[in-house]
Amino acid sequence: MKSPADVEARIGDPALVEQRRAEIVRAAVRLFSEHGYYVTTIQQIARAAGISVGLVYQYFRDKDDILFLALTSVLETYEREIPRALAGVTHPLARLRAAFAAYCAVIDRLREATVLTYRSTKSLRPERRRYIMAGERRTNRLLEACVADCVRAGYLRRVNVPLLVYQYVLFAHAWALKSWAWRRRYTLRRYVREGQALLIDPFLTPKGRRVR
Amino acid sequence: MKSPADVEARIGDPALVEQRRAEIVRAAVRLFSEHGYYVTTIQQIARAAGISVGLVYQYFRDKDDILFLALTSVLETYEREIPRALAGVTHPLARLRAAFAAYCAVIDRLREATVLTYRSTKSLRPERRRYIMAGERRTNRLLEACVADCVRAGYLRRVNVPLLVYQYVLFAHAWALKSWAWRRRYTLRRYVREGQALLIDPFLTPKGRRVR
Amino acid sequence: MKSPADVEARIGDPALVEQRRAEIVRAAVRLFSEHGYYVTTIQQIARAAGISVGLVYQYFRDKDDILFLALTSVLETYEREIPRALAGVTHPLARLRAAFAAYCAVIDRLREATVLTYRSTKSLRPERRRYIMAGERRTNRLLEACVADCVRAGYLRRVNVPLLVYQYVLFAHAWALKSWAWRRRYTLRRYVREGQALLIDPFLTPKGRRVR
Amino acid sequence: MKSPADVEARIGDPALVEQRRAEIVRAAVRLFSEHGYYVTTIQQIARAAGISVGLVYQYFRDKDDILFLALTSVLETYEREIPRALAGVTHPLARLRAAFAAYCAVIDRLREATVLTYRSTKSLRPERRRYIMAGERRTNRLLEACVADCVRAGYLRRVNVPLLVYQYVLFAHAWALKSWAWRRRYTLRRYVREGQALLIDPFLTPKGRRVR
DNA sequence: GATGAATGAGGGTTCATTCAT
DNA sequence: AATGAATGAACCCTCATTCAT
Repeated sequence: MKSPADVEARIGDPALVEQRRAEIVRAAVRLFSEHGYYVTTIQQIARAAGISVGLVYQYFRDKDDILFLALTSVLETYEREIPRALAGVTHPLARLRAAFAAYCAVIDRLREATVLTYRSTKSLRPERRRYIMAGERRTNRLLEACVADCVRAGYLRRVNVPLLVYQYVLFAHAWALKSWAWRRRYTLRRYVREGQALLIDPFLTPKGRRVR
Repeated sequence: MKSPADVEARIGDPALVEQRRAEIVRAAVRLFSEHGYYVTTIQQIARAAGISVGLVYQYFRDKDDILFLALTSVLETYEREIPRALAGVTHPLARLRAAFAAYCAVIDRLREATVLTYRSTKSLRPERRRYIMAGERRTNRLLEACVADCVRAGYLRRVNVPLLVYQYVLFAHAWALKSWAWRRRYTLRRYVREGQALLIDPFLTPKGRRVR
Repeated sequence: MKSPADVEARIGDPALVEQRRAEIVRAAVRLFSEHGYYVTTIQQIARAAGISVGLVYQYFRDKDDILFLALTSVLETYEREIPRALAGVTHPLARLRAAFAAYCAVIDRLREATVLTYRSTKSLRPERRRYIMAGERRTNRLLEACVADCVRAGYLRRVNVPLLVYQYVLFAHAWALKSWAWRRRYTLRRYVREGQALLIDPFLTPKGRRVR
Repeated sequence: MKSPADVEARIGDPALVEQRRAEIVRAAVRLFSEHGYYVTTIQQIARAAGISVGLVYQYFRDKDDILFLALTSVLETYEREIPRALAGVTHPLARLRAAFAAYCAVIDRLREATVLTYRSTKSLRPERRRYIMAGERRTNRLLEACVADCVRAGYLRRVNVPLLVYQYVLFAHAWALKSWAWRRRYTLRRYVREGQALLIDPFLTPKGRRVR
């Protein structure tokens, strides 16, 4: 599972590399999200991470590398958290609702980073941009599988699965993109429930409606 | 209908200002959308517009001004086109469908500029960012009115209007954001129809379903 | 009496040239004095003179030309006013006092332009700078002649004439350079009297002291 | 003794800051004096100081900062050297002569920088200009104290102290402003003596004349 | 004679990246 | 491993000057 454009470090100790990179990326995500990729300087990142400029370049080849790892780490969180939310849940409809809620919850936790995804993916060099986009598609497929299972089991009407799932994704992202608007009106919990009322419930079959 | 932070020109003739600005903004939108705001240089914009760097600064105070006018012009197109699509249409449901389609159509025409909106609104200074966001809300309200009318007339079930409308907006935007994905599978026409099937039809009342 | 670096115009009518140039120089002196030569733009000068940029270039070859004529006009005023103040005055000591007072009076009238002389003479190209400096020396010689006459006639002790006269010049210039300081304490009239008390009276011979 | 608008550096080591700044200011004073503030480029300053453009900006926020420090350093030299020249001298008249000579000597050493003061103080932003002007007044007061002491002790006649002292200042400055003229005729030593003959000796009381 | 839109070289400034310590 | 001073290419912007009308 190697990235097509791997980030190289000049440091030997892998544990240290892991730790330092995480610190730098954490600082970078915050700054990139707040001010944007181009406006943020390496100096600022270094200061925010509590290290020197030079040291940043021991762990990343260039600024692009930092952005790439930042975006990658977001995707990985998506791909890690959603399956975890589904673990042990067996009923297709329950799985769909859990996945929907889990996705919203991850976005809520990574609100800043999600905005960053929208603003800055294009700042990556093409090859890496494609890698990021492929990751998004993998996440989408996790959701698509849930929807497809529900349809197959007769809980959901036949629908345009990719399009509907993409609406799920957009609904979740909107929580981050317009957080200033929604967060005044809804808790995350209610936001999720309203979303399911709009994007899941209307497509339930009579059989599906009998569940719960 | 005056912007809180108006863009001033050093040129007298208003017709010339209008024309030159349109040329510059057209070039800028293309370049900003393709490469991003910060990566695009004034040199590139000037060259693309077929004029000199200096002249750009006769029509815009600074680079921020160009971005602002670019984003503003997008908003104005939204606010102009949607009412036009509704002109002469009286049936509430027909109006809703027309507005939905019109919004998608504008986005289709301004695909690049729409992407720009997502990437670069944050690059504006706060006051102007707020102005742009207020413009977005105005557009949303156009759609919200259509939905509310349908509900009031008994064609649509009671729904969370702002949330549903925001899904309309996202659906339209997605046509621009993921155009590389959807345009291989759908024509705009079919995309709109699929969208209505997902985001309007499921909420029709029996009375609404009898229409058409 | 031709300047070694004459300012050429593209316009035929000499009367018009004279008038327009005077207008432009007047505007330029004010702006140069207030903001400095380099900070002042041709645009500003044109606007202040109530004409277009292009027209400035019909009467001056370049910006340096304007500065040159501005400084020249100051010198010419010196050289015109001092002899005029001496006209009809015959007693050597009276002539010296009149010249001293006249010089201060011109400086008072051309306060801004005098400051300009200090700041901007060096901005001229060398040849013209020399021309300006030669003009200053001519003015000084007017004063030196007055002092020398007084010495010759036994009203003043033998003194280092050029050095003393240069103090006269500096005393007058100081009225412009530090006008903010002196003008709060003295009227021009008293300033002149105090200056004479410091720079003329102490050098009077007994014969000189008997005068008046 | 802190400047109201302090110059900040991005470099930590204070010794290095001190040294580099001195190098840069030295180069800047020479270039500013020779060609003027606006004509001199940061490139030229950097090259003359033997460093890169970027480094200049590690030690100065902008070009204005360099000018400010240059002018400040001149003032500080005045305020340092004059008291030093008076150290150990007790007789009021001797102190006055020493101060007069010391001021001329400092001006001689900082000839270029003094000219810069005349040309470029106005290029500073107002707040800093005032600071510089306040420094000049402090220097003047050093001289005024010497004159006042002589008057009080009966060595000098009652005179307009501020005006006379300002003539001292101008006399010293003239050595820098017209150095091309005076230096051909006088050594500094003789220039000082001639100055004292014009601006001190005539005001001596009989008691004062008996000294030396 | 007069206008003012148009040009483009050049300056101040920033910041990713390097390298001596 | 770590520091942070040093570099210099590149960008935004200004403004003297020109030229079509």
